Amino acid sequence: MTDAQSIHIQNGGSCEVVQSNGLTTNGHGHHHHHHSSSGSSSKHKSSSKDKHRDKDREHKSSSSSKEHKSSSRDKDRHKSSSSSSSKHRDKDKERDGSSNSHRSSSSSSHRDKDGSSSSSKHKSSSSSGHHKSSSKDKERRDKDKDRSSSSSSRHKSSSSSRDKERSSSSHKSSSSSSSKSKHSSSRHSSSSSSSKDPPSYDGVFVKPEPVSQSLMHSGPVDPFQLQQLGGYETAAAANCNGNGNDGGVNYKNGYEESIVDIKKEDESFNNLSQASSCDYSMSQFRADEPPFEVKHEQSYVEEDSSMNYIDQDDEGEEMDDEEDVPLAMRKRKPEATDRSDGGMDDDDDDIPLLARKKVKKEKIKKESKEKTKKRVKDEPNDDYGSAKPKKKKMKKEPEVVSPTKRQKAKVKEEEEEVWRWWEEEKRADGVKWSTLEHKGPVFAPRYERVPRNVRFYYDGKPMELSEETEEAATFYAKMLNHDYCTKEVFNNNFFKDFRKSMTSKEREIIKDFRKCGFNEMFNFFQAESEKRKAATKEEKLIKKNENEALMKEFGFCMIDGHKEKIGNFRLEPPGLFRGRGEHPKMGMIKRRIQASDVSINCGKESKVPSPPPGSRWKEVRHDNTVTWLASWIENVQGQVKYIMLNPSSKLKGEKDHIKYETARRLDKVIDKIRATYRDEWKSKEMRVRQRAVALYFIDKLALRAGNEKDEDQADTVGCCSLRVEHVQLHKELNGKENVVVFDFPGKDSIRYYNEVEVEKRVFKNLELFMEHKKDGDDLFDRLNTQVLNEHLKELMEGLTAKVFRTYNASKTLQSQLDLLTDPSATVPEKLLAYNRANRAVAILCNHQRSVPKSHEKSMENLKEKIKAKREAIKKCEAEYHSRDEKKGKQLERLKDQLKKLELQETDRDENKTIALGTSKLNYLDPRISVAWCKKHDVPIEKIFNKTQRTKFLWAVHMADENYRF
DNA sequence: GCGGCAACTTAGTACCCGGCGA
DNA sequence: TCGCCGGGTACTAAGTTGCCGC
Repeated sequence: MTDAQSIHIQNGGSCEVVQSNGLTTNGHGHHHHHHSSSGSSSKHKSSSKDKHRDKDREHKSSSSSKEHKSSSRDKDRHKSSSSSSSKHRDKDKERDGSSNSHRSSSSSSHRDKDGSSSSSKHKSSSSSGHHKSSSKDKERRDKDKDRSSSSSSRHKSSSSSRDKERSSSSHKSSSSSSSKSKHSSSRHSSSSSSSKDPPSYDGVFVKPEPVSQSLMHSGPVDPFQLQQLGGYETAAAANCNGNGNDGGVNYKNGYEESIVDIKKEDESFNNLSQASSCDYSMSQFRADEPPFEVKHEQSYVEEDSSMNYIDQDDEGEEMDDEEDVPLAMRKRKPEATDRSDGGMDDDDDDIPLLARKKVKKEKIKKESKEKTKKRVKDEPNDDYGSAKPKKKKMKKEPEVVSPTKRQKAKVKEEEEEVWRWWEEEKRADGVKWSTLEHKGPVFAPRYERVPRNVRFYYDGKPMELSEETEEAATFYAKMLNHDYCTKEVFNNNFFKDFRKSMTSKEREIIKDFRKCGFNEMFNFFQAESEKRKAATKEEKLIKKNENEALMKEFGFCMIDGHKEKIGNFRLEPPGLFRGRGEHPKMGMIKRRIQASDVSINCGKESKVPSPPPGSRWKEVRHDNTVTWLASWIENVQGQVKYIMLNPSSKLKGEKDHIKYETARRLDKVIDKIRATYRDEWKSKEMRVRQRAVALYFIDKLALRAGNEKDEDQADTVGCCSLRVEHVQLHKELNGKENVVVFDFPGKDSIRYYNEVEVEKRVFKNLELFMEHKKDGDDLFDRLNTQVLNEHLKELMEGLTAKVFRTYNASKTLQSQLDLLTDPSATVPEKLLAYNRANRAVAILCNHQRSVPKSHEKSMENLKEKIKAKREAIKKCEAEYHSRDEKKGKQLERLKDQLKKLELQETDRDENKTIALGTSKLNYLDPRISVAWCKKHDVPIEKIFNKTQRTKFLWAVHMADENYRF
């Protein structure tokens, strides 16, 4: 099966498919499984926080489990979850048994090894097991150096299980709590998994297909493109066939069918050249590309065909020169550092680069203490004004043509403000502005006490609270009907902070969260909200005007002589921290920001904004090398927050433009880069191989880089931070060979699930990387984002991991548009094509959204409308026997309308779980869209709303219809 | 050289508000 | 005119990356 195929499948990713693996595909199953795994508490986790999390997890799992039968594996994990740490080992064993089959099926021998050695492992772990990171590395080193003793990673068991826990919990959270509908609700298409039967979109948003270059092995072929070929072509047909229930089916089909055939997967490495028979014109690869010289010379020890595990093993050893050591040892636990290092010889290289353990809490504390110490930069602003570029302002806005006069007037109005910075020369020196003046941020409104008859209850009795305590109580009360309030971590964190805000007397009384009654307050806020909604027009107008006045005064700044919109001119109001996924800090109180917390940045010559009467800013600086206007340190995570400009501003737009130009430069060298990393899969150095495989994933699957994270953040991962538990290897799966199943919580704890057919060499490398590792161990233990980005910088100036996402997204849009747009189609049809191209990107980037609550209903409505329209047509047709021209026209009109409705239906359903906005806003070179509109006579307003048009004004002006990414 | 901070981009969700149909 | 729906916007969390100072 081809990659393309696999893509589809994934997209549709039906539960069945997964189940066939032994995994439940649906979101619940997923949680479940993670869940249970989490149960195995490692020794590390003794903190109450962890305990809470565990509890939380358990809780969740039980609630979510009803929906799906968990697979046997799930069950195993589940079981284990309840076990105490002492059972943990058994659990591990169990898991090894049950899950190994998922994992590299071909490497059973390793598994066995693992299993057999596990006991000894554990033993050793008792001495050093706590120090996960170091021991991990050491183990690996040992392993590498001492191949024969192979049972390296066992010590890690404790740490790894802990990691596992974390990961599982986050998964769970993503599906069960925050993103409820996302992973669940799936309608499982019948799917039995044939590749042709991708899972439906619904519900389980299975990660979209890897839209990328699966064909790498076949030489210069862009898998991406290939996969996309045919994209939605057959969608229309699919629509007709698609079973009505399963909206996803249509999409699937559309995607699948055409794509599937396009690439013939050519598995053997030996056949690389053959595969290159692909149509290069559609590919990112160029046939005439000169070979890229591989940076590190080396005789490849192994030949493609000869590469087998044992060989690799050997190689691995051989490879182990000093540098070839796991960076990894990511300390997930602070204690890890004290591990005693047994026999491990500490090569310098063996120092875990990644083992950066930040103890943020301390940081935060320190922060507040050192506030005063903050640098007060007084920028040498001698050059203010000197570097000021010439500006041509206010030219007429040609592109945004609106049909109505009113709109035209509006456009003109907007235009007046336009600063055509893209026609000016760029400043090269890192100076962001010459003059900057603004009014400072808007503070959150003061707390107003609730009416006296709205009371807090404790132990069933009303209780008067001090103002601060009451305010904290209202934070919680306002969220009482939110999912968050069902989470133990949230409640515990809140209660801890709630008590901090109390007077000693109150603290004396209020000791049990369960006895707190917020209902009256909750009802009050509900009523207030109703009242607001029910306000009269006049009242609403007054409010609106007030808002506008505020916006007028504080919402803009003057920068280099131009008025620019500020993005967020209001300081974040106090409230409860809503971390996503299983965030250990969710529920903590975000405190109110005072002027004394806020740093102001403005031009030296400008008027300094005035703080509220009686207060002072924390600091006023004049730093023209940064773009922010105000900043403060948020108390929950200790991060700096900023007030910056709106995306329509020059500063943002210029950056955006540069970003896409960098991506376009990548296009010029991508073939070489791909050739290089493919070569590096054979490297003698483990470090290099890992880097190459990781880069392959980043390129092929548009994975994020994957920085290390702290203990006090949700456990999410990206490419470099993937752990063994996040991938499963299948020699064969659903008719595909060398399949890697990715299943991990990504950014925002959004689940990434993808079954990807990879090249054999990648597959074997992965087996090697995973050898002797536990679930919680790092897959790429010799790699981190810094290392990767440093390498990338050598390949191309300005290249970083995230450029690949931008590049592949834009490239996909371009190719999909080429493919899907029928020049003779109507505008609505073209729009569907555009949305589908956009959707392909969103799928690639895994941009999900929860199914809108109203989705089902709105689909029903739409169906009703369609039905009605069909009837009208029928009726009209019946009356149309005479050659009545009028009737004929009416009939035509009706048919048109029907078609529109049907297109709308398809579009909406396909979009159910996919968020198009994110990619449109952040990854797609807007010039592609602009050019497409110009070329196909589609009004730009049809694809960019007003905000987007403002943000991309530069692109509207820059691109003509011939623009190519 | 590495750890941590700072700066900035990317992300999903909550909610507002305007338009449209009944 | 009213109520609903859905797009758009506001909000802020969560990423990535660069760089500085120890």
